[in-house]
Amino acid sequence: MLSKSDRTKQFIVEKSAPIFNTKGYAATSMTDILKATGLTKGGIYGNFNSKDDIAVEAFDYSYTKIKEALLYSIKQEKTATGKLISILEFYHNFTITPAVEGGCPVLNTAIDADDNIPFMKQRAAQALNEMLGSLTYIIQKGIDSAEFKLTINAAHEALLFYATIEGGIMMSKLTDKPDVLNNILKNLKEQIENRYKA
Amino acid sequence: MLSKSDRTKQFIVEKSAPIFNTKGYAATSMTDILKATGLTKGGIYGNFNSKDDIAVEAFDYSYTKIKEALLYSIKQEKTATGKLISILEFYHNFTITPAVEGGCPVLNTAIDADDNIPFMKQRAAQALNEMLGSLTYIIQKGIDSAEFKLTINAAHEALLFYATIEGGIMMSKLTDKPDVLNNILKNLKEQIENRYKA
DNA sequence: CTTTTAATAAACCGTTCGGTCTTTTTATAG
DNA sequence: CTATAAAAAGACCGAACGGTTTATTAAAAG
Repeated sequence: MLSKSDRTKQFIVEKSAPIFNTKGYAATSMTDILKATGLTKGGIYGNFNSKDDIAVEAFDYSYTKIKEALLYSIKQEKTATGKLISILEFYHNFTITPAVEGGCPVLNTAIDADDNIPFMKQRAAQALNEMLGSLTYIIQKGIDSAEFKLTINAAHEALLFYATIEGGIMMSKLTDKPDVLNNILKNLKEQIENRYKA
Repeated sequence: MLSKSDRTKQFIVEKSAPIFNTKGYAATSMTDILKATGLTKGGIYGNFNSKDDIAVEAFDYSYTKIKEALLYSIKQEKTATGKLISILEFYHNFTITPAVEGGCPVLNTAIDADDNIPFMKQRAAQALNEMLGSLTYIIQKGIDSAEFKLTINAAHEALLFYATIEGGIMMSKLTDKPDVLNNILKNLKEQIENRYKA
């Protein structure tokens, strides 16, 4: 069984993760976290050394949540095409009902931490590499099994695929138009058919 | 001739724009701006009412700078293909030598202001619409002149095009790999040849 | 050159920031 | 049930925050 402090730590992370993911590191104050948790300074700093530590664990929490939801979707499908389409479906209406409040933590943290907060940037970069690795793996499997053309480059297509989705999320949120992302996803699906398939 | 205060205003905007674009709104302090300009509180608040006002004008400045550089590149070319490729070339190595310090202000402000700073979000959204409008216009011209297929949708392709570039910038900066973006740009160029061209 | 007005310097304001420390409360082990 | 240790409360800290105000300086008009 988890100790009291382990449960409190988990609780703090769960409550603060959406705040960090929505407002960003600098704009999230300890007071925000106190309000969200109902705890006081003692309760927070008894379990974490600093705001930085909470931010890091909050990112890991948000990212893991997205990752696991994605992996679940992917595992339902057997073919590379099916897996890629399940990813596109995962992001359908993502700006309305994101898997994590505030949207994609990789995108958010990338921009937020990029030039200022190295320890956060490093986490986000690691997460991105993981995502790209998985995507590349799926596409390469598709190539190896003759489902996709031999001429496509798995790693390059993974980059393109993920960049397009993340750019779409940004644009869709900014314009408050869910269909901006949905259109992009639809177009990506067509590209799987037209450019990937053998 | 510009008055002293007009010149000072311009000077403050020029010096603070890179800071806002790099660190974001919340992480940029008035002290940062004092240091960058060499001015004191009086010099700043004699010309601006608030940090917010500076942030708005700083965004406009950064965005206009990018826009004008892009428009210049585009105008050198006559064909739709040429114009699109000139955009891709504009973003080549963008993470190393961005037209504006800190990278794309639309992307940065979108993520930074999205959930928190409505007056900044509105500016970024307006800028994005302008960009998408120009892109759509170029592609539509390509369709109308039979340079591109009749079957492609100009607005949809503009969304896809810009989303991919912006996503690529984010990923490239995050991984510190300029080639991540360059690979994506190369792939987009191939798509102009293979998917757009009649 | 003088006067008037505009612009900047710099001290100052209340508030909020992240973080600490002591006290009190609550689990947990015996 | 009691002793002990862990956890949380809340007063407190100096520093930094955005912003104001008054005094001084510099520019512009006469």
